[in-house]
Amino acid sequence: MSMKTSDSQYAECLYFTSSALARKVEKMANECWKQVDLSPSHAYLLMAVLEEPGMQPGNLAEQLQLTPSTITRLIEKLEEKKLVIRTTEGKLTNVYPTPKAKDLQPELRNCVHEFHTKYTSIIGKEESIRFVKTLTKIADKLTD
Amino acid sequence: MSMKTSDSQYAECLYFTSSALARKVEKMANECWKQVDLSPSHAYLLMAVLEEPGMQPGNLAEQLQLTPSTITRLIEKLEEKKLVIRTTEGKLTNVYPTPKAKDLQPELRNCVHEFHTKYTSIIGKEESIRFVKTLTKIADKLTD
DNA sequence: AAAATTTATTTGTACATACAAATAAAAAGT
DNA sequence: ACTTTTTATTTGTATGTACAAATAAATTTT
Repeated sequence: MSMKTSDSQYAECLYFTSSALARKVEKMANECWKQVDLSPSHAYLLMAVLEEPGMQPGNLAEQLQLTPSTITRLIEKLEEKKLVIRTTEGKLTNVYPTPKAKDLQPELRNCVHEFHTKYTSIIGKEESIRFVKTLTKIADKLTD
Repeated sequence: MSMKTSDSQYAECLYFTSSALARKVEKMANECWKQVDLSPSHAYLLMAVLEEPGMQPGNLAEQLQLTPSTITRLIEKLEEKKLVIRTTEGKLTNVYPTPKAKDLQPELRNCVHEFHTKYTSIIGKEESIRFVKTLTKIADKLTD
């Protein structure tokens, strides 16, 4: 049913291959984080806030490599779910995890682990490490 | 200003790195195809139809590794721009390029070339080839 | 001190993508 | 021949993301 990326006429184009891979990985990640009813992005934002309570949107944008506006949107949703609260003073905003978020932390860690195990078992232990390193290196080169 | 992927706390996670890369590549591709006022996806779909007039949505979905519903949406937009026409008979649909699309073909090829040149100059000739091959290989492994 | 610039965040809007359900036609089974 | 199942496509709806503009506060310049 589902076609291999290598069978496509566009298998040698970076746009095509990187987005095809990202979609596959995202789909896999979605399944893992479904059990906590969060998208991977929301989950990673939440984990960042749990590790550094009070973190500001700007820093979150850098950490997660997303635009500030996207961060605002992600926070809004987490706020609706009562997982974070925002306090604004002056032009700065701080984002804090709620007790509910803290309760969720073990489960979040479990999702990370599950996801990691899943792709490692498919790609291979050594190769996944190498691959992720390569991805990071190339992404860095593309940083303007 | 813009942070490197390797500086993120999540630089060792496949979800994070693959989506960060895809976003950067997509941004770069967007710039290239702006001159023909198309997103990369629309452009690739159009090129596929130009190379094989009458191609059906199902095959396009496979080639481009997108879902059928996404293909329908992309076609709708290209139809609005008078770049393709759809003819439906029975349960099958054929997508054909218009003369306007054919006129655009050289420019499209130019975009592909420009994009390719751009990322090759950043990543390096040999390394981009190797990298795209790796991406394809891993994407294939992730195919369910 | 007042004005101009820079910085941090949010809002309005648009877009690519997907899932689930709806159509509708073709193929297979009886 | 009629019913069931499968296949192809589209529609309704939702989501993550980004850009450009709007706020608004802090900093710098004059």
